Amino acid sequence: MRRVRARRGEGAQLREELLSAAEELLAEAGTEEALTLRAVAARAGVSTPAVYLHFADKEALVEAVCMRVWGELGRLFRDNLGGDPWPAMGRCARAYIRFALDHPVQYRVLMMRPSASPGVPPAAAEAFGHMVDAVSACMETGVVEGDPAEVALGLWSALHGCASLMIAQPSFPWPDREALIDRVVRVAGFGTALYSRLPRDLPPSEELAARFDALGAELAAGEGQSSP
Amino acid sequence: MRRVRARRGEGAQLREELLSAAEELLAEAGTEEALTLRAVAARAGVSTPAVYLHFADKEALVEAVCMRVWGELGRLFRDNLGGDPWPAMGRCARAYIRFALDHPVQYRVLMMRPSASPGVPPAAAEAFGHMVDAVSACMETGVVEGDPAEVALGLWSALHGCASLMIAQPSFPWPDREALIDRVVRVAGFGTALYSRLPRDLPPSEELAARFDALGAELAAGEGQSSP
DNA sequence: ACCGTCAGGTTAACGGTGTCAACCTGAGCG
DNA sequence: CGCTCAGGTTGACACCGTTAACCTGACGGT
Repeated sequence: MRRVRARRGEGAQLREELLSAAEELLAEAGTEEALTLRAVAARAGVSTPAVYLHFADKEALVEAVCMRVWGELGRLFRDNLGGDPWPAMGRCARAYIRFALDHPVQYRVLMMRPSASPGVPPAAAEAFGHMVDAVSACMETGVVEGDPAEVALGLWSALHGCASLMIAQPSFPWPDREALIDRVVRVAGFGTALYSRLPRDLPPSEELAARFDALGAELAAGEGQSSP
Repeated sequence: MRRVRARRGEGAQLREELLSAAEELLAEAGTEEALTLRAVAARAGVSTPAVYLHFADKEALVEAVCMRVWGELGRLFRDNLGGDPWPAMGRCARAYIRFALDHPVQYRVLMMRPSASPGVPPAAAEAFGHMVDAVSACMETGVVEGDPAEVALGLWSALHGCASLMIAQPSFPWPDREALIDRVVRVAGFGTALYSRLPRDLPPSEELAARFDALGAELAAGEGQSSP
């Protein structure tokens, strides 16, 4: 059980082992309460205070775990970019929600924890940058307008809302998971596309409904394969 | 400091005092870590294990606090219902986000905590029911279609995503708060209105952009006062 | 070949937490 | 008056994050 002491100059390798141990604990226990300094150290085969050789406190360890998760999310986005922009954004969005639902504990500590250190961490900025890229690409085709960062934040909000609500309140009357993902992605996309085009003061409800009906009917006439 | 012992048959009044103490602690400290059984008991002028006379464990106390918050949210919805449905839904949505941002700690323990007990708590169901009502009213005017509960869940997801992201990740490049609220509410509304009207397979991006442009131009011609 | 240094840990302890078993106490009844 | 039992209190336990003090053995210098 006891880990063999690292050789000189290789002390930093314990840091990685601690992080891996922490991720394993999270994944296995399914609760962040299982993420104890004592448990992490024990799993790494090391005494508890040894954690403090590489992390200032527990918060620093958790934040390091979060950076790893941000890295995974960023990689996920990068792999889904490319090709026709509108479907690419759809793929990114779907991948995001699926990641969140497949790794609920990691996602929870990532997003639902009061960020102690101020400023956007680099790994998070990179992941967010990829999402901004996806949105920017959509703008070049003309289907979405506005400030890319702002639109990306709005889309992120929608995705995060769906994912985190499903994770935190599983007992709500959720519809089928894939259907909901589909719905959220399309609602966010359509809404964003329309937002910048509509005037600030809208016509009364009946008028509005009629216009939406007209657009729907018109679009139903032509068919294609671009499905965000 | 010491609370006078309750008279016979009025032991339940300590329960309310404990809940109030817990809410005060949460609001004053601004961190859920301040919600300690010892601190709650001390503020209520009572010894720590006295909490166990009314709550099975700490989790039960926290859940009871959540029920109070759900109640406030439900009341907020109820007060904003009525009148023209589309603007009413907008008011509800704005009130929701403002409540979340004005009570970040309470909102965090409400929504970002793994719900221990299974099933939807009654207070939550009531609050959600009000939102379903708002959506249903919008459907009767014809501006939104689909299953009311499902649409309400989608709207809730959007609101929650915006609120919780702003709370949990304040260091992101957020735009002006009111502008963002406005954006999210309208995006969710427009997106939902369009979702059920558009075919599953969409035309290519340029075609899509042209149609959206046309709708925007057409709506810009008429002006009204209905602004969700 | 020896030795001192210091990176890479360990042991022991402290204060704070949730929780439980055991004990107390005094208001209200007969 | 005396009994009872609702409404608490005391004391203790295991576990948590965190710190100070100590150990140890691989390496560079001689």
